[in-house]
Amino acid sequence: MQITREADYAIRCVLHLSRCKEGSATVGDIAEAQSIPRTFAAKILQKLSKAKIVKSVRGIKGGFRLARDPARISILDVIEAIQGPLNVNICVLDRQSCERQPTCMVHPIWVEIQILLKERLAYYTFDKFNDKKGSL
Amino acid sequence: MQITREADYAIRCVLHLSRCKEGSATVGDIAEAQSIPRTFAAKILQKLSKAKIVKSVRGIKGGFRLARDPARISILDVIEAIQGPLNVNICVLDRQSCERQPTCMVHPIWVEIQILLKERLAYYTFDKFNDKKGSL
DNA sequence: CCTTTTAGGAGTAATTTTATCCTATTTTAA
DNA sequence: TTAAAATAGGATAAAATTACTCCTAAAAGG
Ligand code: SF4
Ligand code: SF4
Repeated sequence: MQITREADYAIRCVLHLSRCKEGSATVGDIAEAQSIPRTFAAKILQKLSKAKIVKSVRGIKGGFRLARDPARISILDVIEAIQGPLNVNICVLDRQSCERQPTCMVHPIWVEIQILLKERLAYYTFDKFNDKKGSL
Repeated sequence: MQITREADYAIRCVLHLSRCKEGSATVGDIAEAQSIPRTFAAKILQKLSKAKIVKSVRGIKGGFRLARDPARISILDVIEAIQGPLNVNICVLDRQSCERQPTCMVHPIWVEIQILLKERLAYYTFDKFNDKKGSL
């Protein structure tokens, strides 16, 4: 029931890119500014790139930038890009994973909680961090 | 971001005890009826016993029964008895676990989500499963 | 072509999850 | 009193996941 370090790091990466002046940054910049192990940050940015959340530019003067407007990237998007689809219990996404699901009285509760959680995580988009005075 | 099998099993155990006619059952009964590995169920019931959610009776004719009214046992109680306090991100319960917390703009979101989640899980108490026609 | 930078796959150590096993200890019924 | 039935608790272990690192290739600019 806890978010992974990898997903937390990914959120930091996107937050960094959404707030940096130039609009783009290298792995090294991001990793250092956000206290993420460099090689791990590189892997995370690759995943975000595959999920079309960031875009990469190779070669000298390259780096990463957001693939779309911060207002159209949510915390949920980033988490699911890293961890795969959110699933608060095995039976929510794949009903066949539990033989007891058809008669289980707890199952609907997990479905409800998952919807609640996803709604809330989707509400927080990265434009909501821009006009505050906090640091990176 | 997923509940463990152990916690899911624990919920099944409490649900079983809250619904069984005699008011008490042995590890064997519970394990078989709820499709839980027998020795694992025993361990889980020990944890629930330590958390004062169930009470044990030793010796022949022994077994487990709920330690209090089902209306006073929530899904959250059971989960926390098994997994320890709910913590959606490392920084929520222990702020010092992340050096970035004092200036982090994401931190408050996790705090909010944790409250939301705990409220919902605490809402579902085991009396709410009793008047439905579903199986165990 | 040389440097800087990302791409991608393989590999690995640590931790957590998901259990099992064995040896008490308690209780009761024969 | 003794055997059977039940929980208590500690040790152990396989499997999966997490949290990374390493290495080589490929692209881009000067
Ligand atoms: S027992 Fe119910 S809640 Fe648990 S995994 Fe199966 S269907 Fe889901
Ligand atoms: S970076 Fe922010 S959200 Fe992530 S662990 Fe640290 S304080 Fe919490």
